[in-house]
Amino acid sequence: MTEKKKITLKDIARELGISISTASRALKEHPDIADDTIKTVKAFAEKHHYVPNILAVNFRKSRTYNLGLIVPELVHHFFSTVISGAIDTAKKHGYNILVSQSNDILSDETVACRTMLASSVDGLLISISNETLEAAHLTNFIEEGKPVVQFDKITDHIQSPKVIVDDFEGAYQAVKHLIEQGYKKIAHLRGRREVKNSNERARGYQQALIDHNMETSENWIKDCMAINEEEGYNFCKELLSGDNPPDAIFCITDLVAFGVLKYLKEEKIAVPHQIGVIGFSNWKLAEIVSPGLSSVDQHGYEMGEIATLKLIELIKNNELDNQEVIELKTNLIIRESTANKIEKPLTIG
Amino acid sequence: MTEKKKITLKDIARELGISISTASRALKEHPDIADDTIKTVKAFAEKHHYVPNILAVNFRKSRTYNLGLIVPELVHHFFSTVISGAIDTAKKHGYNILVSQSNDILSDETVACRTMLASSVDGLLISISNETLEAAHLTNFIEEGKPVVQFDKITDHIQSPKVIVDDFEGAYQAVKHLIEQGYKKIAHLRGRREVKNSNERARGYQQALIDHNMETSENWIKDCMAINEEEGYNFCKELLSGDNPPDAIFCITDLVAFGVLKYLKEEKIAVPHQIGVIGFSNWKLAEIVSPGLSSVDQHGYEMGEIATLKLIELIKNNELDNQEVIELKTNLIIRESTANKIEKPLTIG
DNA sequence: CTGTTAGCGCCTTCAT
DNA sequence: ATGAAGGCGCTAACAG
Repeated sequence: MTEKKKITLKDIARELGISISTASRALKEHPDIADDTIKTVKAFAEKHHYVPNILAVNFRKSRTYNLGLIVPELVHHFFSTVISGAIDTAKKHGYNILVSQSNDILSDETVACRTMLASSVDGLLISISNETLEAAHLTNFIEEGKPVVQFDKITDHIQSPKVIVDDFEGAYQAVKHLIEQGYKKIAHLRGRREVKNSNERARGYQQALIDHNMETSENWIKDCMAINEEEGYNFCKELLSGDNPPDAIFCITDLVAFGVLKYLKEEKIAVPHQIGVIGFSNWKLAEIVSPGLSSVDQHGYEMGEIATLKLIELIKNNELDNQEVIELKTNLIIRESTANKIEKPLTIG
Repeated sequence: MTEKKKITLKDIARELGISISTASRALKEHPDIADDTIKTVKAFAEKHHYVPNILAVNFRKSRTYNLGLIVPELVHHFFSTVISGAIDTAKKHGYNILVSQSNDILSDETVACRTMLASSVDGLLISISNETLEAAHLTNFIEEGKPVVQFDKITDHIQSPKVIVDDFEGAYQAVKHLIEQGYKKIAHLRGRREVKNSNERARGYQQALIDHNMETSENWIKDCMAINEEEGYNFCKELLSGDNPPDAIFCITDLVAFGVLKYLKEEKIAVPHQIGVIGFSNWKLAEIVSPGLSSVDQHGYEMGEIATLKLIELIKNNELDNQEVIELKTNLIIRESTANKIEKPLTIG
């Protein structure tokens, strides 16, 4: 192995018979330095592949150009999409992204935060876990002068900018769409009561029903805890075996909706003709399954972009008390699973 | 904002009337230091929330405890699973993971490598892009004394350990399974000719056919380029409209298989009774779709774990010439899409 | 057992 | 226009 020994400013200075500070300044084209000197130094640096020792620079400037990013789950279409947007944006601005996951466990999240802080990221992007009810581990960042930007799953226990999706409106539109398609008895498989997004979506669901004078029933609302396919499957079964069963189901997320679709398929209950189904998040597979699942797109990539831009801005301005809330609009994606229940089947979505 | 000013070794030394080096040594319980001193220093440090300045430590030791990780695509079930394993493992060993994506574009990959190198990761985990045919950007790492570990999509142009899946064997088992289920004319939607994994899978496909004296046909092999659902859809159509159409299709990856399933569903061709379909990678949705898609599991999480462990080991031992190949066995996951074609239909399809 | 010293590579006053 | 010097915080070799 030919390990190139890295050349330093000192080497340049020695070889060129100038001082280290001149070399340093020449490389950054400091106005005080003579053009000739600049040219010479730059040429020499180029020739010998001089690269500033980033560790020294970081040390000197106390910053790393690394941003921390914590999500509940990495293997998750929405979050990986956000991460993708964050990484691409960070790269454009000369930052790296350090990724970690909380597995929706508070202690894991706390550890991740500690690690991030210890490895000295310049700021933090976080979507909190379901268990996160207070935010001491987050205020730690602020106290160290490192800005935090929250996205999607947020808490109000910490002052920070927040990038979220208008969950209320997204849910409202989804349910309104079901109503317009002629569904009369709309159920909701909702998320946890402690999670803001879930509550907002449930609120949107309820408001849409009220605004359109639709029948409502407590029996049509089921609380998902694990938010997975199985729950969708089981709750669907439960809903349909009760008396006065619903004829449409709005699910907290696509994964739950897939479970619903699975049950319906097994029972040979026609979608969308007997029952309409709509999800939330617009997972990739929503367009792959048959029937295509209608869903509410959350613009994950843009969320990652915007949150990252915001964080970089805060870092540059050394802002720590920003509380701006950036709310992205959702986008209703209509596919077969909610096609007008009266009409004949559509071909596609 | 109450920005705590960070306390340093110097502060401890001054306050306690000892030297900086004693303070430093006491904190690491150096055997030379008196127990009393250690106790005093530790207590003081604790009380004042002393945290070593990681930037200074890194600078001093020329290492960051950060590992670079580059994949073609982040929003991809297999890769995000690998990343998940890598992150969890890294965390256990005190390392962070810096994630980047190449979008399967060589220039992006090169830039990502440069950035990683510039931000001074201690080592690199990489799954190369489809375009990567030589590896100058990778040997840069080795030249700087930073080990590289390749996984899944690899090149032999660089000496490094490689963690791969036995693509040949996985494909062989998949096709053997189809044969055992009674399928007679097995087609293969293969991947690109430049990509090693694709070739291995195609080789496994062919060998299985030969070993079992099965009919073969060049017309049953189609080259996917984009490796997406659409290609699956279109090639399936093409295969079935030719004369002597196949009665089973082995797909380079699940996504392509989903396209195949979509076409078959649209055409009301029964799966698995008229046609058997098997994928590769065992995406989450393989178990969600109906009929469930048989697939070959690649153990992504384990791959991430193992590659990361290997990299950490190389870093610790300062090994740069390791060429070990760690080959994981795949796991055939049988679902409805390949159920015996002779038996009566399952519940769904 | 503890202190002194030197230095990692870079940046930045301050002086000339 | 350039150089000298100090220091960021920590570690480690060398003295006592």
